Amino acid sequence: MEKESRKVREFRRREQEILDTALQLFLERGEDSVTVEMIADAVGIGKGTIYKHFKSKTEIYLRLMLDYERELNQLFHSDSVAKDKDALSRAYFAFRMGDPERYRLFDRLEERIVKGNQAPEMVEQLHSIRASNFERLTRLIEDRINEGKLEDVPPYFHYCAAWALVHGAVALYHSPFWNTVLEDQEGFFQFLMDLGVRMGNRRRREDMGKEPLK
Amino acid sequence: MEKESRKVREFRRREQEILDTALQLFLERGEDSVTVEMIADAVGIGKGTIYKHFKSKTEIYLRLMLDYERELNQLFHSDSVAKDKDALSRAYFAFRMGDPERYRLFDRLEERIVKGNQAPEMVEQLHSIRASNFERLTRLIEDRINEGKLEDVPPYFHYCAAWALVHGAVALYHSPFWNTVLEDQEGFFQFLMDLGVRMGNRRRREDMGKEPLK
Amino acid sequence: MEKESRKVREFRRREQEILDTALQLFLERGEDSVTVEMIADAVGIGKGTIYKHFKSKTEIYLRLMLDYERELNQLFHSDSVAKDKDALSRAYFAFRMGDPERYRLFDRLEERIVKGNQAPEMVEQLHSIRASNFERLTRLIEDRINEGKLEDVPPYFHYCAAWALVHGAVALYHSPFWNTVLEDQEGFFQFLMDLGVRMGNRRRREDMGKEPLK
Amino acid sequence: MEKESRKVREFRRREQEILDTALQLFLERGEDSVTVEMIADAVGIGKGTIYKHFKSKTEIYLRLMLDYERELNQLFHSDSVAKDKDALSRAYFAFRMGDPERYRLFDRLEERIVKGNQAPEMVEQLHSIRASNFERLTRLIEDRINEGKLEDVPPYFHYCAAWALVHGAVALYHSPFWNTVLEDQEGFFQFLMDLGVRMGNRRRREDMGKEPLK
DNA sequence: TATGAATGAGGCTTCATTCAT
DNA sequence: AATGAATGAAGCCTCATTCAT
Repeated sequence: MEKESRKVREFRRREQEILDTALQLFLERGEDSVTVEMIADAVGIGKGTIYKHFKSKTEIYLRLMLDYERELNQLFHSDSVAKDKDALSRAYFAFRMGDPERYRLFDRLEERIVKGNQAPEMVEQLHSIRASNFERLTRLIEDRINEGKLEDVPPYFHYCAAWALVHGAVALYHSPFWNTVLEDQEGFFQFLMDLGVRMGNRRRREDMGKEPLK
Repeated sequence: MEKESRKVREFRRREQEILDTALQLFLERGEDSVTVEMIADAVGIGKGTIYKHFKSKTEIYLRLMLDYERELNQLFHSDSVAKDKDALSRAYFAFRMGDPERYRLFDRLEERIVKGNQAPEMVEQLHSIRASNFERLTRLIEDRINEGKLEDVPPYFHYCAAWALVHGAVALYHSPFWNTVLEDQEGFFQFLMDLGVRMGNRRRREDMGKEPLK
Repeated sequence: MEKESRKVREFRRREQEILDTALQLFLERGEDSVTVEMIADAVGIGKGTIYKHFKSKTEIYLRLMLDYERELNQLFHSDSVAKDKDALSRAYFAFRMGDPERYRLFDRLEERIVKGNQAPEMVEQLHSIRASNFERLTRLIEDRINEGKLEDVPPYFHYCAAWALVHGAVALYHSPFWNTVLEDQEGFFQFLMDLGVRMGNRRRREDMGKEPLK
Repeated sequence: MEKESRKVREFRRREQEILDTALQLFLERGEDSVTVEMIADAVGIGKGTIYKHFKSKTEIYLRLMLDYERELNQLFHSDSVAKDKDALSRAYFAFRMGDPERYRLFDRLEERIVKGNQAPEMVEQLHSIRASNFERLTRLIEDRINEGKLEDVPPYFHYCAAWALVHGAVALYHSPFWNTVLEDQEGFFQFLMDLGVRMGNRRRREDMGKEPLK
């Protein structure tokens, strides 16, 4: 029984190794030019072994995406950010900017997988984690709204706006083209993060209605 | 000569037809599941004919991307928006949101093409058009800064921030997941556009320094 | 009628131009990577025009081969070499060595065309010219044998041996590998030509039988 | 370990089977009309399997060529011929004439591959084996020259001349056209081999200078 | 007569997945 | 459980040839 559990532990470790290696390769060379064989070689195992862990290449994709979403989940549920919307904004921004290409990859993959209607159960699982994340966020934001700290719009307005800005920032950061434009990168991203943090704060009374939408 | 030009016109029309059909298919089914043969069939021509117009599938991609960039170019150089930064912001936002999936497609393609170092001359051409677009923008924004209407940061801070927000909005809009979250889409995108238009306006004196970056 | 013949002359000239250009391209880039379109472009005419002159690409090949064989024909029937076997040998050697790659090309093509059983009538025509050439040779050589100048073996032993040696020389000359070996090219080919010229001369009585074949 | 080596042996055997089958097909139908699929079908395996053994069709070509060159290598280094230039000449002649079409094929392929600059590393390998073969030959011939048995010209004069004659003989043998001319084939090739064996033997003093080159 | 757009069969190659050992 | 040889569907692209103008 001891042996058995050691075996299981070993199996899990290998699975993680496959995932880590795959992610690295996907990021480095683009997911389309990474073959299952390349992953196996990089890990130092046989191609068939990969299929003992994952039913398909798509399942590898989805496992990576699920792990990412779960990391976010932990972020949102950690005590340190739970009580402070600004801190959460910053933490979220930092998390996503911490590995911009990674998010881009998952974003790309999700589109393809959803469009192709592959592994629908796992996709559903992914979406359910994400939904839980945003339920949590909704509650946090509602609290802040009730405290009068955030503008009183549907809570998802707030986090969707934040998401949009961060998503754009990530894209900007990673783009080879934009990198030629952004001379003062650090300054710019500070500018952006500041913008994101303030975004949606309750507007002072005297500003209200000054700039009608359209 | 008349005849010749009719032939040429016919040829051009067919080329456009190929591009239009290809774009539609790419958007509908994802670029990877669209084969050259499918495009040919949809247009009602032979596979080989496609290759009279484009050297490779990648060249089709790039032609679509270049056309998009040129449309933007016209937008930026049109009189109606030339004198008004807000109008330009709105027009840009509207243009990008007008066909969100299209932009996403090109974004995805650009990453792949650049990573694979395919058709580097065309990529360069693409980037050069884009650079010209942003040269134009830079001048417009500099004018507004000198007029005291925009915050005095490097001009690219302004348009990069706008780009980022719009990029995020596009992603949001298109995402199957987010669509389940965004109940009041229209309201939200108004909220976002408003945000984008105001973004970077010169802050009132009493706000300055109130929220130090970090 | 005058006009007609001018037209015809023009047509012929163009045909020759096509042949010349095609040959040059075949030699430069290898026949397989030369497309009919490339030939047309190089001549400055349309692709379709080529097919007004030749029924197929193979027909171009064969026309070139026939022309080559006819040139040889003229060589063999010219007065200057008719009476002198050594002179003929030299002339033949010189002709073949004059453009070694050309012969190699035709040799290659002949094998392929015969194997594919393409354009059998033209192949037959080619072979009939060649046969006529060797009939002529046979007669010349028979005369020399009767004069006691050449060894009394079937005449084709003589010219086949000569052909073989020259063919080898041509291959040697053209080969990228052998060129690295043959430092003193000129010296070597003199050595070889000398050998070819003497080859088959009647052996002196005292040598006869000295080196039995096997 | 036993099992492993059986698997490996099996793999090798299949590789050889592919090579043998491919060679046979190339010779029978011409390399251009033999598709990879035909080879696979003839061996009784899937198309993809071929690509587990060879990276490309060109690599199949080159493997065949390398094997041929290695066979020659063994010939040149075998004891039986090492001490006798005549025996070596005969053995070489016999080897090349033993399968004339094969050599022709490789000759043709080499030209094409070198011109197309394909798989340059393998080409280099081929040339290096060949160079080693001729280093060996050079040494053998130098010995014979020192013994006064061969004419004192650069050693490569001897083997290049032999190569040329044999090459021509091979071409002659294989040619559909020449076969109609060569009635007494056996007699002729004996004549030619005799010629080749004697070729380059030291000329008797009284013959020297009698027939000046040119 | 000259043209060149259109064709489509067919080639080479890739790679996710299976399965016997 | 681990392996990796085998598979074959499917994709991209080429190019000789045709034919309407």
